[in-house]
Amino acid sequence: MRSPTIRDVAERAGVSKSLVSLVLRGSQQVRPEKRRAVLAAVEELGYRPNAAARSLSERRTRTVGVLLNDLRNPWFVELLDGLNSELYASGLRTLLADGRQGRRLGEDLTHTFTELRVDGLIAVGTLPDPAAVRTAAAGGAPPGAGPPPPGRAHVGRGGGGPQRGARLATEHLIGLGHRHIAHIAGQGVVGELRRRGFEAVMREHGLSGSATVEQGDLTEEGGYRATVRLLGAPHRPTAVFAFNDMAGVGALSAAEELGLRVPGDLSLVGYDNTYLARLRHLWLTTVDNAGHDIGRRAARRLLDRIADPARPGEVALTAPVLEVRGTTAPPRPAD
Amino acid sequence: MRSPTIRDVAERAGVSKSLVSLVLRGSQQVRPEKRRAVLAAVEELGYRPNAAARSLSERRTRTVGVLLNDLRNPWFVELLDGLNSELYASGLRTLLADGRQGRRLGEDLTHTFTELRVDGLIAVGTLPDPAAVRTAAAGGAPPGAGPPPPGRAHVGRGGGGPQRGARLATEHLIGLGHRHIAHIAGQGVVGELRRRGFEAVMREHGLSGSATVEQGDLTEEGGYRATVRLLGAPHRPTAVFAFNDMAGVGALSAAEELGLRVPGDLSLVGYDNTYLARLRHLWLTTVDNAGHDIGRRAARRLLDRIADPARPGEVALTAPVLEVRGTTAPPRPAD
DNA sequence: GGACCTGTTTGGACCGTTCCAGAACTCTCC
DNA sequence: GGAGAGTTCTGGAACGGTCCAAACAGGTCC
Repeated sequence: MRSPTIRDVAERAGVSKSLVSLVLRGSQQVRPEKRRAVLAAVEELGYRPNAAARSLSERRTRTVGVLLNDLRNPWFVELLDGLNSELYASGLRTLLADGRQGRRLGEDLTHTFTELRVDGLIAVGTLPDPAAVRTAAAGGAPPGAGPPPPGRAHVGRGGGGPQRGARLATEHLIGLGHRHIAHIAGQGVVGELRRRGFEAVMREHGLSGSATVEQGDLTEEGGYRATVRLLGAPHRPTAVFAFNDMAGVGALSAAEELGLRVPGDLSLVGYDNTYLARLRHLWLTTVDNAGHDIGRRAARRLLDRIADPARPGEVALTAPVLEVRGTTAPPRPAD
Repeated sequence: MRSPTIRDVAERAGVSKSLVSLVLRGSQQVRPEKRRAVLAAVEELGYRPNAAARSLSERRTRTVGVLLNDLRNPWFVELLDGLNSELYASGLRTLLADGRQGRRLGEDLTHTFTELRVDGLIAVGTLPDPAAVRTAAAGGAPPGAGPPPPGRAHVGRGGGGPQRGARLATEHLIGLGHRHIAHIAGQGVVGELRRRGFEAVMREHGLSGSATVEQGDLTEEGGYRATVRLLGAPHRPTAVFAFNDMAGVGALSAAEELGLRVPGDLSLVGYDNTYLARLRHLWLTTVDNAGHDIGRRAARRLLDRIADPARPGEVALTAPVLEVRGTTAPPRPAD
């Protein structure tokens, strides 16, 4: 049994399919009486427009693709939330793809997006293959094959002002009196920026010599391992600034396992102010870079570019804020 | 600049559009020489098929909609993972909608799905409006307007065997010697089942009198509040079985705040074995109901029904397993 | 040489919309 | 009563694919 089409509705209402189309798109110039007839027919038949047919004809899909790095990271979910609220308000739907997962499956998600002809593309976080994203943003054509079609935009995780946040965290620790501070670094561009922010502040305070950087990844496990290495070293730090909350929680566990009290023996700062950090039982001092807000801004920027493709891809920065909770304190005087 | 169509490719390769279509769909009866010509043209033009046009003509979208309750719940994400891996292997793409969010936005997500003509629908968790889902599953037509079109299937969170898991948890606590046990209940059908499982076991052990049920929700906050109420009551329980890990963590925080040691003064069991429970710093005893696995099964069942719509909507149960960690112990002898 | 295969290739209809040019009404005004 | 100006309404051409029946090209066989 086929589902009803616009023609079925037209027939039932005794009008032409064009009129039905007009009614459905809310045109003002149709007589109320006919409008009612059409709407009644729609109701009776349980008609629902076919999105594929519509976007084929309209040459746009009212859909934007969101390429996410890892749905397990609460910060991304929060950003997604902000993104959605703004996009939905403009009648766009959101198509989600988990890059991490796509990679595992060997799928090229950007291909999927170009086949779907999404009206826009939002890439959040550091992605495995930025070049592929740019290609997709250029309309799926190989680089140089033409100007990017309207409305595609590549939005980096940007806006967080990663360096700024890293500075805040580091200055907080130094302000508490810590001298020997370690940083658990993340991967990708953002990881790089945050690390540089950390190092810059340490240098400015003449503490380069006692700044340690340990490579982690973005997971709890990575943070745990990195911290075990840090605390096992001869001259152990009194404070750790982790790339994100997940890593921060890993660090917390490592410290606890080694018999160190937090924040008594070791201060700890995370990043992102995810609900993890807010769990009363963890109560992690962290940097809040307002995921929801960033999502909203990114969406707005994309909308602007869809409206006016010529618009430059500006980068709006939000100011991160330090959220001081229970995992930071002055170092032991004995230290 | 329009993106190239199949006709552009045909022209460039010097063949008809039908031949291009054949090549792209991997037909065997095309001379290798022509195939090469077509593929070369595809490459040169950077051609990508248009999903909308394809699904309009094929009358299917190779897309299944997933209606999720809350992306912030790690268990759902895990399930999604399993779902995706199985669906992708069958060439289906997944369209995600966060029901919680949709509700907030006033959007009826099932409408979106019917407009998109998804080939299947997976509803996970307890949803705000089950009736709407069923309507969508019936092809968007109002109930009774016709037989459901092929391939729509409503898959409940099912498969978890919620009662079974609740039994495991409760029996574990009783086995440790606890008598006065409380349950923090969740909403919806699953919450109901889990609560009943808990109550049944308590009754079987003649402990109905000392079984307390406190309503929570599925969040940390809800678990926290419920626990504060429980522990503030005159005859406080020595063990708490929470509806899920999030609530469990809330309970943990509440206990700590009231000066109770876990598991010394209070034992605690969660549900779902999410990464939260696995965080070394929380190390929550919990019931594992294998989200990834359930996702895979649900996907497989949906695939079966797409292949053979007549197939009955069987419910496959997976056996939950208790994961004993650090939050459960025998009660204080003094108790 | 024609009938009859088999393996390739093709034109045209169709999927369900939107869009557009123009037809068909309805008023107003002289 | 007809010209002119709005309003409403309509048919047909897109949109970019798939599908199918029929055309075509070579062989093979009598």
